[in-house]
Amino acid sequence: MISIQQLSQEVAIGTDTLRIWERRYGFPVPQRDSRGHRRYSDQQVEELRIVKMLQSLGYRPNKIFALDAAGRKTLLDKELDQNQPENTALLQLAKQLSPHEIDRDLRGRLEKLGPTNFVFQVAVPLIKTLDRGWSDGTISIAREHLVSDRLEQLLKEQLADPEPSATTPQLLFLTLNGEWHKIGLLLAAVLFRSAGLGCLLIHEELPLSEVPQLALDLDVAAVALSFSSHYPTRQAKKDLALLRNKLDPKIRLIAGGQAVQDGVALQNLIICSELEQIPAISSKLLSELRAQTG
Amino acid sequence: MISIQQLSQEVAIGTDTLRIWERRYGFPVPQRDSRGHRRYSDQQVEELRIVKMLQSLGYRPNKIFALDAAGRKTLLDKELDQNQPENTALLQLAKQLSPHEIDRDLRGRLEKLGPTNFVFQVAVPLIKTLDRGWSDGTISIAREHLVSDRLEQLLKEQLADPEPSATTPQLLFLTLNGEWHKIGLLLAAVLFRSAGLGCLLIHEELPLSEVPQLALDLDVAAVALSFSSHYPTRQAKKDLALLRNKLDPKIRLIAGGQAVQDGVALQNLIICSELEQIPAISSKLLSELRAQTG
DNA sequence: AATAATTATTTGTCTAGGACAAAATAAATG
DNA sequence: CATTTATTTTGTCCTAGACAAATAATTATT
Repeated sequence: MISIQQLSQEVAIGTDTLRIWERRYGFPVPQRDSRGHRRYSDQQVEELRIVKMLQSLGYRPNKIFALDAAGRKTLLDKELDQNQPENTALLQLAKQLSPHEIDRDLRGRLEKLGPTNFVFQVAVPLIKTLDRGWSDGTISIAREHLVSDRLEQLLKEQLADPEPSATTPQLLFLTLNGEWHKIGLLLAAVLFRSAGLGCLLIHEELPLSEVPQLALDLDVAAVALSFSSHYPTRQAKKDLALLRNKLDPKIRLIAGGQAVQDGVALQNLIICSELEQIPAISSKLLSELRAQTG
Repeated sequence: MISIQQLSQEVAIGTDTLRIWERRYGFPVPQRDSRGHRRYSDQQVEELRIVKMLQSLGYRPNKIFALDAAGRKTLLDKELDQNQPENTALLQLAKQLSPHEIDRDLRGRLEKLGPTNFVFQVAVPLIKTLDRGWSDGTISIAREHLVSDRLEQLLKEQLADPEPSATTPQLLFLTLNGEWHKIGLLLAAVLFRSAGLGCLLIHEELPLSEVPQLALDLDVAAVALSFSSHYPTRQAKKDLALLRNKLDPKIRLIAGGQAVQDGVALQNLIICSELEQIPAISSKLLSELRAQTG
């Protein structure tokens, strides 16, 4: 039995939102403690996780809450299962291997495939496998975090790696204030890195106002930002316009994530709504930058 | 000009708390937009950061808000400056070096000093330097994140490193739900690691209820948790008692952080309120475990 | 005088129900 | 069929009050 705030942190839904859902849709209706404070059960946590995933798949609350718990579960299973061909080796990795074995396995695959193929053929499917496994109850949260932590660590090492060469153009990857959209940005950085661009990733959030100065100090060729689906479109547009304005025109600006899928057109801005576009974008960018310098 | 929620995220103070501080202490009093919603200035963000640091130094709101902005600044400077002897090399690293240079410098020091000395002579002082530099305005937030990200990455690599040996006892380091107390736990893990214990760190938050099963699956010899100062003492006590109960008695339980400094005595629980205690604790633990197995 | 137990103050989190703009959908227009 | 305009949906913010947990201050006890 947990408080509304604990619940809010676990499922990443604001307390105001939780209360108004209860008022409007009748879910989740918690028990009350002696003071009249809300107390949520483990089961409600689980059901809310399903709601959250459906939401991130594009369903809106009125659709979601029109269904009952079983209906939501069914719908989510359907959504996750449609891209079926499950890689059994990855499934085993996700479910059973020990941390060291996971490390060894992933490193082996990375070496064999190279970073780009690793991202598309291992990292992305693995993340999907984890989601699916969590959804059908075959993978615990702890296990999911364990595996994704190993993956994250491995990918970060790829960025640090060698090549402090002075001639390679450097890109700066940032998480803006209010974002926690870590893994997508990391995958993007690895892809750019494997195209031959130097990538510097700052995972902790920082204020927009400091970005231009930082970009200048680090002498980077481009700044990349990722906006999650929760980021208000209007705000994303405003942020990007402001940043584009403050930033040296020679520094490219790259925006990714669901919040900028369309509409956000801006002079001198590279939009990148899908990971799949990155190989093309990065090679083009690299040749442009090379031409510029040389 | 930012909203109350954005402010809340930037300074890590809940919206409720911000509103009630305004009501009770008259700070921060924001401007209002056309709807009557609060809008905070950059300066207020900065002043709140100072408040937050004073709070984490043990000052309570009534003392803090009895002072004006200048008084708070003075007090904070005094607090941070009393441990004076500033390492100029570290200061330069924090302020000026490029990411690659930081990496090289830190790696060099790590190699020379070994992990334990590195933690006490480099990592801890560096973190203090960053705090101080931020406080007196000579280090930007961006710079602080940049440097601490490099440090974090380097330390994490130390944990992964070699030795998947079957005979080494493994410890599991966890962040509980509602915690984001990353760096302290990481430093602790590195210290245990350098004593010869295998350390597995899961940075993402996970529910308490899943810990026992995870510990069993991974076959670890101990579980280590860190509670930040914000964690309610009562809750920490409850959590620890519950976990101790559910956990196999043979698995040790280690608790650290400001929230468990005293009082939280429990059978079969190792309390560790200061990093300095870890070398002693870890070597004792290791010999116990070796005796047990061998 | 030092320690333990009480009482008072401080502090953060919670409650309720109302309001409203931004986003998404439906409807109406060219 | 593409745009514009109305309508619904949705999340965030508002006020003001309540109360327990944590801390400080006071009193009682050894």
